[in-house]
Amino acid sequence: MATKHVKEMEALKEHLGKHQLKLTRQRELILSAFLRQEHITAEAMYHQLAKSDPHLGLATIYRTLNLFCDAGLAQARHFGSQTKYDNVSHKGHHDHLICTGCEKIVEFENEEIERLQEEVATRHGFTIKTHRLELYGLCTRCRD
Amino acid sequence: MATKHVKEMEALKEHLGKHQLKLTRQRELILSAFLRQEHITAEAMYHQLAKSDPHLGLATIYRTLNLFCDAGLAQARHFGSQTKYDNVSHKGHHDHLICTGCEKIVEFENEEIERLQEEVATRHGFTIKTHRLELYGLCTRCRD
DNA sequence: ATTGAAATTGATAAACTGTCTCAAAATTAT
DNA sequence: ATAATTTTGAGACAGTTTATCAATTTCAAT
Repeated sequence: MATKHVKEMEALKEHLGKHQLKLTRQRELILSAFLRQEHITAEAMYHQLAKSDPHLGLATIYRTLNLFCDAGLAQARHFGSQTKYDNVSHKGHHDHLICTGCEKIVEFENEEIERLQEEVATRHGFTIKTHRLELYGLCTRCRD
Repeated sequence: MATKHVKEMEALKEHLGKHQLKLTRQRELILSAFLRQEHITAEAMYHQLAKSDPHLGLATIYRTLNLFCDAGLAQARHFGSQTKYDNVSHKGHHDHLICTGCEKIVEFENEEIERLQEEVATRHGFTIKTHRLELYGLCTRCRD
C-alpha cells in the first residue's frame, strides 16, 4: 500500500519541503485515496474517506486537494456547479461526448485535436495548463 | 430596435410555443439585452438592466438565461465561481482561450479541430448538435 | 373586451459550494 | 523533551444559484 504511488509521494514531499509545509497523516491519507481516482469532487472524497476516517473534515479535503493542485499532482476543473479534481497522472480522457437525450457520457481522447489545441494556444501566446472539450448531441439510440 | 435580432426572437417564440411557455415583457427585454453581449454573467446583466428597469428581479434573470440555454440561444459556462452565459448567435466563435491569471478571454476558430470532432462523434455513433472547447492557461503577460 | 386557467414575476428565503476562523493538536528542528 | 510553527476539525461565513409563494400577467376562449 505504501509502496504504490511512490513517485507522487516524493513529488508531494518535495513541494512541502520547498514551502515549509508539513507532512501529515491526513495529507498522506488523502493523497493515497486521490491517486486511486481519475477525477473526483471534494464532497465525494469526503464521503468516501468518512468510512475509514469519520473525523476527517471537509475543509481539510478542500485544503489538501488545492495543495495537490499547487504541487502539480491535481488539476481543478469546473464541471456543472462543482469542482472536479483531476488526477494528473491519468493523462488524457478529459474529453466528453454527451448525449442530450439520455445524458450518457462517453470519454474519448484524440491526439490530433490535442496537438491542434497546442498550436492555437501558441499562436496566441498562451501556455495551456488544461482544457475542456465537450461535444453535445444524440447517440445512436436516442436519434431513433 | 425591434427589427434587430428577429431570427433569435423567432427561435425563442418557437421554443415557448413548443413548451407552453409565455412571451413576457421581461423575456423580450432580457433577450434584447443578452443578444448585444458576447458573453455575460447573470449578475452583470442584473446591474446593467437595473438602470432601465429597476424592478427586474435577479431570479428572473437567472430563470430567463437558463431558458435561453434550453432554447439553444445561450450556452452556460462555469468559470471560477460564476456562470457565464455565451451568446450562441456569435457563431464560429464558440471556442475560447482563457487566461487563468487575468481572466482574459480570446475567441478562436479552427476548422480542422471541428472536422476532427465530427469524426470522433461519428465513430461513436453520435450526431453533434453543439460543442464547447475551452483552453485554460496563462497569457504572455501573466506568464512573467 | 372580459374572463379564467395557467404561467410568470419579484422579493426573499433557502440551498449549495467553497473558504475563513480559531482553539486544540500534530509536526519538525533544536 | 521543548518550543516554534503548521495543521486540523468544527462550524461560521460568503458568494452564487435555485426554490417558494402570493400577486400579477399572459393568452386562448368566449
